[in-house]
Formats: sequence, C-alpha cells, structure tokens
Amino acid sequence: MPPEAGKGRAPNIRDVAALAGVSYQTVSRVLNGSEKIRPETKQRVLEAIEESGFRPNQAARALVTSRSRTIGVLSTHQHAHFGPQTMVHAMEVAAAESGYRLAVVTTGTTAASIVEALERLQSQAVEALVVVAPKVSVFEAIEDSSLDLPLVTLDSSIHNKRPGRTHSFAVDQYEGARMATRHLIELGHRSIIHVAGPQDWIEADERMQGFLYELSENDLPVRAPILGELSADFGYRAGLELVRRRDFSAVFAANDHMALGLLHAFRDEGLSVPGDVSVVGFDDIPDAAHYLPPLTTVRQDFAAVGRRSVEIVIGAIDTGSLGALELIRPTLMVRESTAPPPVAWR
Amino acid sequence: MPPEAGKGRAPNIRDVAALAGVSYQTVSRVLNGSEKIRPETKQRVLEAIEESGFRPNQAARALVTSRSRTIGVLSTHQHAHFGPQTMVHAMEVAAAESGYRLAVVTTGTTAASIVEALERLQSQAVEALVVVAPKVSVFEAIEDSSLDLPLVTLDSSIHNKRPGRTHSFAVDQYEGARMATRHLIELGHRSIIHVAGPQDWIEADERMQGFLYELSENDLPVRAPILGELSADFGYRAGLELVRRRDFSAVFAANDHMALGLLHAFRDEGLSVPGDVSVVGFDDIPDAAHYLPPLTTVRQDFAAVGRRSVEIVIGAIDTGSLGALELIRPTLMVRESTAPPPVAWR
DNA sequence: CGCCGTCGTGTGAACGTACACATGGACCCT
DNA sequence: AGGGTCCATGTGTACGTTCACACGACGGCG
Repeated sequence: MPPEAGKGRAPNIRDVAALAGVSYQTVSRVLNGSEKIRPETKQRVLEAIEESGFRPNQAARALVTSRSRTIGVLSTHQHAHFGPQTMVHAMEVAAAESGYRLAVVTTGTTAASIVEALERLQSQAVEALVVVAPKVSVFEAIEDSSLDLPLVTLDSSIHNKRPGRTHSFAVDQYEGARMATRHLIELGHRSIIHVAGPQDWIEADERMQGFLYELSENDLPVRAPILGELSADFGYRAGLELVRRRDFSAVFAANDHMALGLLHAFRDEGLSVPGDVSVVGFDDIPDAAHYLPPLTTVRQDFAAVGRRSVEIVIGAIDTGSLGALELIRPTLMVRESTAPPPVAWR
Repeated sequence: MPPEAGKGRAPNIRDVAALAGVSYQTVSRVLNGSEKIRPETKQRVLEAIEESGFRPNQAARALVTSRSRTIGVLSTHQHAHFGPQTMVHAMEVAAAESGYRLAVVTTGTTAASIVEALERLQSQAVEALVVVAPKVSVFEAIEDSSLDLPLVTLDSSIHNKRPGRTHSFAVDQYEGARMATRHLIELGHRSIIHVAGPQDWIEADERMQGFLYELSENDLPVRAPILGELSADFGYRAGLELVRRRDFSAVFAANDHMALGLLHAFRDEGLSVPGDVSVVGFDDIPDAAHYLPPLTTVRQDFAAVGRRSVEIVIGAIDTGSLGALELIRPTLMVRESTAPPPVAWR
C-alpha cells in the first residue's frame, strides 16, 4: 500500500510506534538521536517511519519545547540584489544543516516599517536575529522594542553598544575603503572624490570613514563626499554633476551600481575612463568585470559572511553567549577602470 | 509594571482571560475576530492583551488547526539577483497582509538538491507552493514527490499538466521575446542571433520559442541559438565566439546580464553597438539603463508577478481551486543599443 | 405563560510531541 | 544471596490553542 494511504490524518508518532511494536516514547528517542537505545529497536523504528511516511510535526515540537528553531533575518529591500541575496542563500544553507530555518523579512527604510518588520519577526518566535542590512535606525528600533535576542549584525561598529548580546561580523568595510583609496593614491591621484551611500547606512558610513582616513593619512585635500542612494541612477546623476566641477582625477564609488552610473555619465560627457578619470567601485558584483571598462573594485565574500553569521548565531542560541567582533578582509580587484592620472593632474 | 515582567513564561491566553475576567475561550474569539461578542467585552480583552504583552503562540495554533499559514517558495540560486529578489519581496509583503508567512528555499540545479529542497519545504508543512524559477527538472521532482499542494508556477507552459492543482502565472516570456525580435526586424535586421539561456529553464525556452516564431513569421533565416548560462561571463564568451563568425547584424540575449557580456566582448573586438551590431536584452534590471550603450530590453513587472502569485495561492488554499493561466504583458524599453543595421547588411 | 431561537459566554477535549519519572531486567560487586 | 547500578523501554503530563458542544439569559411569539 502507498505510504500516504489510509485516513486523512497524517501519521503521528503513535502510529509509528504501533507499527514498530514499541511505545511512542521510543520513537521519540529515535527521532532525537538518543544514545540509550538498542540498535535493533532503532532499526525497527526507522523502518516503521519509512513505511508510514511519518514526518515529525514541527508545530507540536515547537509547542512543547518552546523552541521555534527559526532564525530571523532582517534585510532591507533598499539595498536589494546581489550581496544580500547571496548572503541570505548561504545563511539558509548553513541554517538547514543545523536543523534551523530562516524567517526572512525585508523592510523599508522608514521607522514604521522597521517596527512592523520586527513585529512580524517576533510573531514568528525567532530565536535569534541577523540584521543583514544594518541601518542606524534599525538598531534604534531594536533598542526600543524590548526584544531580547542573540543578535548578529553584519557590520563592524555597533557591537559595543550591547555587550554580550550583540555580535558583529562582517567584511571590513573600513579596510576595504582604505584599500580602494590607497590604490588610487599609489597610482598618483591626489584629487579623489567619494560618492557615498546614505549615511544612516552603517556600511556606507564606514566606507566613507575609511576613505577619509586614508586621505588624511596621505595629507591629501579632502573634498566633501557626494551622498546619495546606492543605485546606478544616482551614480549617473552624481557623475553629471561631477563633470561640471571637473576638480578631481579619480572617483571612489560606494558600490558597483553607483560606479556604473558614473561610467555612464562620464562617457556621455566625453570623459574617458581611465584616461581622464579613474573609477573604483565596491562589492565586485558579477557584472562588474564586464562593465566598460571592467571595473576595479573591492570584493566581498558575501557567502562566507552569510555562512559564518549563522554559525555564530546558532552558537549563541546554544551557549547563550556571543563572541567578539570578527572581520573578514576584502580583496581589491584591479581591472581596467583605474590608471595613473593624466599629466595635468600630477 | 513593564509588560514583560513576572515569571519566565510568556503570557498565554488564560493569563489574558484572568486579567480581563472572562474565559479563555472568549479571548480566543477576540483573537479570531468572532462576530458574537459584546463590544464592551471585546474592549476589555483587548486591553488585557495590551497590558500583558500577550502574543498568540503560532505553534500551538498550528498544532490544533493543522494549518501552518506558510507558503513555500522554491527558488533557484542559479538565476539569483534582481528578478527573483524583487518577486520574493513582493510575495512576502502580500503574504504578510493576509497573515501568511513565507518559507523560502533556494535550491541548486541538480535533481538531488531539488529533492532536498522539497523535503525541507515539506518539513515546514507549507500549505502551498510557488515555484519562482521554474525548471523542467523541478516539476519532474514535484511529480515524483507525491506532494499534493496548490501550486503556482511563474511560467506559462506547465499549467496544463496538472489540471486543477496547478496555476501558472507569469509575465509572457514568449510575447516578450517576440516583441524584442520584432523590434529588430522592424529596424531592418535580417540576420539575428539569439543567445539563449539553459533549455531546461522554462522561461529561457519560451524566450527562444518566441524568437524562433517571429523569425519564421517573417521568413528570416534561422540560425541555431547559442545556449549557455544567464550570466555576463557567458555572454562575454559567446560574444567573442560570435565576433569570429560575424554572420549577423543583431543579437537578442536571453537576459540583461548576458547582454552586458556581449557588449563587453563587442567593444573588446572593436565592434560598435549599435553601429555595427544591435543588442537587445531581457528583464530591464535597474542597471540596464546605464550600460554602455544603454540597453534596449524587455521590462518585466516582477513585483506585480510576486504579489499576484501570492494572491492566487492564498485563494487556492481557501477555496481549494485554482484558476486558469494568467499572463502579464511585458514592455519593450527602447534605448540606445539598437539601430538599423549597417548598409552592408541591408 | 411556556416554548423556542438567538446571543454571549463557558467547559471539555484534542492536536503531536518531549520531558520527568517509573519500571523491569541484566549485571556486578561484596 | 542480596543490594546497587546501569540500560532499555514504558507511562503520565504539559505545552497553548481551537473546536464542538453546553449553558443561562433574554426576547418574541403563539
């Protein structure tokens, strides 16, 4: 007979027990990998599970253990696309390996929508939280919301605000920005502009800080960064504005999409990259190697971040304590969008 | 006193009942929006809920109703990035509005990983399934897996295989491909090559069929499409190969990433776009408007697809029946990567 | 004036599992 | 031989909610 036959009800632990000729508790033990069980009995139970098509009821399990085995993921839609997508996928795989699942909630940027996202997460009884796209306002909302969970944030500056309960883990944005800037300086650029992301966005801010630090370290003039969204559209508009000023020989963009917009604007206005101006991006999305020209950028290992963040958070659930800040070094990918400045700028 | 104070246990329905001076069943009725309840009592219960910080236990609810209120989403990592990301976000919002949540599982392309993904979905007791990235092998695996759920697939050709239980809903890929091809033909191109996606990928296949149909409709010579991954890397390699052949004046790429790779290859080999060759993409990802040159492409309303698919699937859960195939028309975005063919090709 | 229907509310059971504890047998040590 | 220990397995109960049903009060109607 087919496994799913019989009455409409799904088989439960007692059906399996009856089939195997043991008590339901024995089945439960097999399910939970208890040691104290005779291999022969275990085998019989396993066969009964197979035969009946039994599948443990997560709801019942969650109810009695008061453990949801769910990790909440808070992501912002804003910064959609490659990075978060890759991280979340890696997180999902890592979570599944440890018997956890993910509750992914994407939120807008307004305070109200963040609160609402936290609400949804709480109603799913998540045991821990990973904040993928850390904005300052997200943390403010979390502080306010009196929810007390192990929290991993994918940035490198918040962790000291909630000692013991918060763990930061991330690619070192600050260092990445310094690498990008240093690369331009080593090529001979002395007038470098930064097109930055929104400043309430922690990563964007760190990239800017890294940029500014490296500039002052080398006694170079600091010009105010241009602030905007992390999109190609904004990069394009910023590029047009920059062309009018013409007071720079290199631009460091806060991400690759912005850099693409800059490339577009510069081409439209007759500026050659890297002949007239050099451009560096951040992220190394798969398309970046095919931009015209192929983009010099800072590569982040998104998958590693996703994987590790889940490991950390599961560790925190089990042990109750979180470690310190960890950082992954990014890599500079030098391609064709950077070159020494034109003679006029040396 | 703070809402979360007291013993370690979270407040339950009985605590609320005691606080409001009613029975637990009355609280349950308020929670479920029952009609038969005096407004005054309801008010009192609501206040007690507020005061105690009560939050209904989803696990208990799921256990007794045997309803998980979870919609499974099966996505493939392969085709990561913009489209799926946008759809899933829209789905999540739409689901939350109706009190559902999403269980997103991303799978690789091997049969084993698809089976494993379905397994994970089943263990989460999803009530319905939306297949975001439909591959032929996914449906084969679903057929084999004896799981019987309302199923919405985001493509337009599978739906008649499981009448009544499956609903297809999608942007009309076939029509989109015809629009793109027709655009090239109207510009005067007579030798058009298609760089196609993997053929076990239903959408990619439909795009190819649309392309082929439009060609034969216009009595144009059909050259074998180049098959490969939907990535810029592959587009680049295909582009290099195409340049060697030089037997075309236009290329229709199966997605924007591929088109970007083509642009890169053509530039590397000294071919001007659209001067020497025209290029059309598919998807209209946000970057496409900033490619060099800005890409003519077919826009899909991903958010609408995501939203509607959840509506359909929830309707199916409630009523038990699914409607017929629905299609959304895409839009052709004409930008600068297409122009009439050079004189030699007319 | 008694009956019935309706409204608002309460009581008992059930969902499927894991935990705490109980049981019975085999074995070892003294 | 007796007691203690460990092993393998079984029994009772609790988790928090909803469903089916029961119940009292009230009003309308014959």
